[in-house]
Amino acid sequence: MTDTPVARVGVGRVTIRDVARAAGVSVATVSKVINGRDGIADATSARVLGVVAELGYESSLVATSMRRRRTNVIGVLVAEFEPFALQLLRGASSALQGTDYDILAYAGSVSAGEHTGWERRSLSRLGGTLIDGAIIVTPTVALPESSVPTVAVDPHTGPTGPATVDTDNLGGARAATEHLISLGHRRIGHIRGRGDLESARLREQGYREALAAAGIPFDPRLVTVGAYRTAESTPAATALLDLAEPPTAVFAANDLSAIEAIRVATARGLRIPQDLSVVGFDDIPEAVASSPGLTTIRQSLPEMGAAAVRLLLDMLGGSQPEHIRMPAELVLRGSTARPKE
Amino acid sequence: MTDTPVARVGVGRVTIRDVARAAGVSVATVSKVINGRDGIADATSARVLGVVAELGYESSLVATSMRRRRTNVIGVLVAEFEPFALQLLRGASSALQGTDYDILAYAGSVSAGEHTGWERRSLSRLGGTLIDGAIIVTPTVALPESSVPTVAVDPHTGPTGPATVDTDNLGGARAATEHLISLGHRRIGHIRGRGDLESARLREQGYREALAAAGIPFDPRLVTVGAYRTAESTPAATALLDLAEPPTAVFAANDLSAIEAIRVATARGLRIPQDLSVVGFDDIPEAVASSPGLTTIRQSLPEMGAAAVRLLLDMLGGSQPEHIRMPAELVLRGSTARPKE
DNA sequence: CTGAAAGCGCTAACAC
DNA sequence: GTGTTAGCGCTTTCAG
Repeated sequence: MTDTPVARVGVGRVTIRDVARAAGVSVATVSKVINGRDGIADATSARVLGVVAELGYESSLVATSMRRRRTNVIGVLVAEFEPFALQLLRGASSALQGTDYDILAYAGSVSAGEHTGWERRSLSRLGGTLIDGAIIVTPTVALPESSVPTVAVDPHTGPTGPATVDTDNLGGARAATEHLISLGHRRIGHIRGRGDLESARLREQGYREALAAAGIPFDPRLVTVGAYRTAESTPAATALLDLAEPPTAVFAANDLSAIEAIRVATARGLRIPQDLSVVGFDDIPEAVASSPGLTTIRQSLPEMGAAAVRLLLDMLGGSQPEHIRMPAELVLRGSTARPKE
Repeated sequence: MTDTPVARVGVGRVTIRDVARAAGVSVATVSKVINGRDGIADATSARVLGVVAELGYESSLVATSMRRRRTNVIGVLVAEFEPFALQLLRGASSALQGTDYDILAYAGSVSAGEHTGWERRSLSRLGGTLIDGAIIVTPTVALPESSVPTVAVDPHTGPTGPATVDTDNLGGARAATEHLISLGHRRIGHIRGRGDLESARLREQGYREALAAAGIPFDPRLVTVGAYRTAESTPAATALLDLAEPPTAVFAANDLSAIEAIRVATARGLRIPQDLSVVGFDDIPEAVASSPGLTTIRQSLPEMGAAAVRLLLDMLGGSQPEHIRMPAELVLRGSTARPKE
């Protein structure tokens, strides 16, 4: 304290060695003080703490996690930060309040550009070191035997193997399609989700089942792929509307696709819902903001995120993996109506 | 390949040593192959790559970043994952598409519970090791001399020192209050933002200036603190409505507070906007979903996030820090009307 | 072309 | 009570 510290903040990080030097003790002693290990003289402890405060030292998460087993951070691994993942994140974050875990979210395929395999990559890169447990959002692949407890949200595999939280995709899709049918639509298009995802398969299956139950023949030309993303949904919606006999209603596999379909249709001069009815899936915040408001299938994303956190926390505490299925229900807003003719 | 690998996936991470052993080469060689360093025989390289694929090896982000200078990861540091931060994150994430950076978001005060100082803590814990640059959302404190380039969004300090992206808080708040005044309100409450934030101060100042310009005396009882959070806004709104002479309109410092004020008022049997007009600030997706839709001041959060990323990328490329100010504009929805009497 | 050795910042045994 | 040592997984000189 009287000794002017040699290393001042400014350039580079303040490391534990800077603290040790300034306090005139060994690195190990500083470590013990910081981590509250006992067997340190009060005077020493006070002095070290003083230097820590003065230098503004914080231990590096990276270095700490290399050495320790636990980091007390749980990771949410996503492909990119789109609304679906963000809502989940929100629920996960609030479920973690009051626990002693911090939360970190990692978007693994932003730079990679590739869609496939990011889950394994992210899990390998972060698991076992940076994070104590992981929540993976919409994995494409079966989860690898992972070094850390993992729960998958909306998984490819369906509820087998590792812990999962998913939605009643089949029932929701059926409800969406039945709603359209009950309005009187017979020519109903479907903008499919991402090819490799189980949820996309189930939502299409629900669509088909509802059609079949109503005695409406399935027409493959009425199904295009939006891959759950806005960019891919533009051509998907365009293709549907370009059909010689275009659909009077569209069930989109998620809200992002549905909102894009509305945009495309509106740009072509179609009125929603008079000329085209659109139903989405998810009920993201943007759904109610679209105009007209989007009729959709609600899955409570924050609740799913919170459920995933609770599951993970249990597993971290030694419990067995479980499977949780959340309900999906129709929310009526303004984007659906009876067909014109 | 003919040699049966000893260590199989399963338990623990696959490390570079497992790969080295299975491929019959040294750890150093594996590292070179993975990082594309030259001076490796094609045959060796191919063999190593084969083992890597077979074992599903990915280098640990943590270990790599300890040794290397760059990680190609940029960090978004937030207090918690609430809607404001999430929207920013969304913009940041999409602005990063196509670059070779990945993005990681860290919520630093989830476990800490403490509100203050998380920025410095997070920055110290991640900067210099895990991330190449940081975007900090709403810092309480002046940024420390940081080891990595940093841009602050909605900073305490206002546009001085480090790079910042902020909103025209003063102008927006004035516009919100003027709107209420132009409707005929004279008794206008304000739910203030978090005490230590510059944005909260500026929004209150805008409120006061608008009042003064209209010749309406400032009444301190009409200002309560919601701290930008739902939980704190409940008592703040309640206190306002409990006043002997309650306000006929409220300008809340952010949408979360405004929405909570609407909830509290509605629960008391007040009708919005007939009995109470409410204006928010931010225009988060939830604003349009509230009923009635929330009249608010829009700041485009995704655009701010994207601007922050561009700034940071420039700085990583050697540019000087800059200050960007985004516009804030009034969005009329259903939560405001003329006062009754 | 390949491997041995050092070291990033930190913690955990084990000495002193 | 405190310091020394080893080592987490990886990259990087520098020898061979």
